[in-house]
Amino acid sequence: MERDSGKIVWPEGLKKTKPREVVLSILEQSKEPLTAMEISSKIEKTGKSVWLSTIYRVLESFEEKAIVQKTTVLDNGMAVYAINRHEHTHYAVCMKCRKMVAIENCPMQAFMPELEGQGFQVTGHKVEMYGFCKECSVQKKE
Amino acid sequence: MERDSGKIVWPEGLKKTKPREVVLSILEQSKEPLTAMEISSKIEKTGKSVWLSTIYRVLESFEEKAIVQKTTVLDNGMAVYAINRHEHTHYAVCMKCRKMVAIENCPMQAFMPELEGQGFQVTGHKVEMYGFCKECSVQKKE
DNA sequence: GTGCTAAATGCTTATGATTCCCATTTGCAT
DNA sequence: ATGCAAATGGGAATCATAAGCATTTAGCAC
Repeated sequence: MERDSGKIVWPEGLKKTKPREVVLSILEQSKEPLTAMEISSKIEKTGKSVWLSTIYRVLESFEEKAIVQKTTVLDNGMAVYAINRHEHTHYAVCMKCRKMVAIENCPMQAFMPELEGQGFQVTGHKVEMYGFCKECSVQKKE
Repeated sequence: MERDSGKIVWPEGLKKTKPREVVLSILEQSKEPLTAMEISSKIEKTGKSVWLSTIYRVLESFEEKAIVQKTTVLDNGMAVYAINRHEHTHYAVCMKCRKMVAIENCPMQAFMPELEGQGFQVTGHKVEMYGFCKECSVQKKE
């Protein structure tokens, strides 16, 4: 059950290097957005080694080319990165286990007209819900 | 044209100290959410002096008592704080001048049923739009 | 394949927001 | 007024992220 028919197209102007390929493959395999450090430890597990500063640089270049999306999670302010699947996904974040659950649709378009009426030109948006996921919400009741 | 009929009620369990009163008054007077450092420099201008570490502590205690709301802005990951006016406000952030424009309504309720159907218990959410405010959007065209 | 050059990486060190620590001070209940 | 828990000043520590620089590598022309 492939989630995406087409592979990510390597963007123009970016050399195809080992660090970049490794980071991309980690992100492609992950269902959830990852922090730079999570990416780093996943790389370590494969026996390879890429320095953190390189990971940050790689992620930055990927973000510029719009093949990954950067988001900052609220309570700790850390940045997470996910492959841009052009599916316009938002997440619900569990306050206990930090799991991120994807939200399917996006009603944000409803906001645009109001803002653009005020002269604000909208170029992007971000939505995050938080609370407790199914598992943690059960635990809480015990 | 008072925005709120009732003053903020001082929360139980918090001593009424000078730093806390100053920070609260700054936040009450501000239409926009402020960073800790912005609060600090506004305090300096009044001739008073409160240390940054104290401001952070004050803000943390206010957040726990739910009289201020903390939000992390996307592109730089800095935290901003605003009085909780219980009006459920979201903001549009200008990418150029950093101004934050309030968004009036919130269509987020539309999301809740979907998530709660999946067993996710929603306790809060955050919405942020980015783009260019009226002034900056004009400048861009020049 | 060889050589070239700009771009990318390894590795280290800096930065900048936020937090922690602890001795001293202050609010407030009795 | 007294006592004590809570709060603050002052500074140093933390932690994610960025910057610096010498070395290596990808990708191109030949």
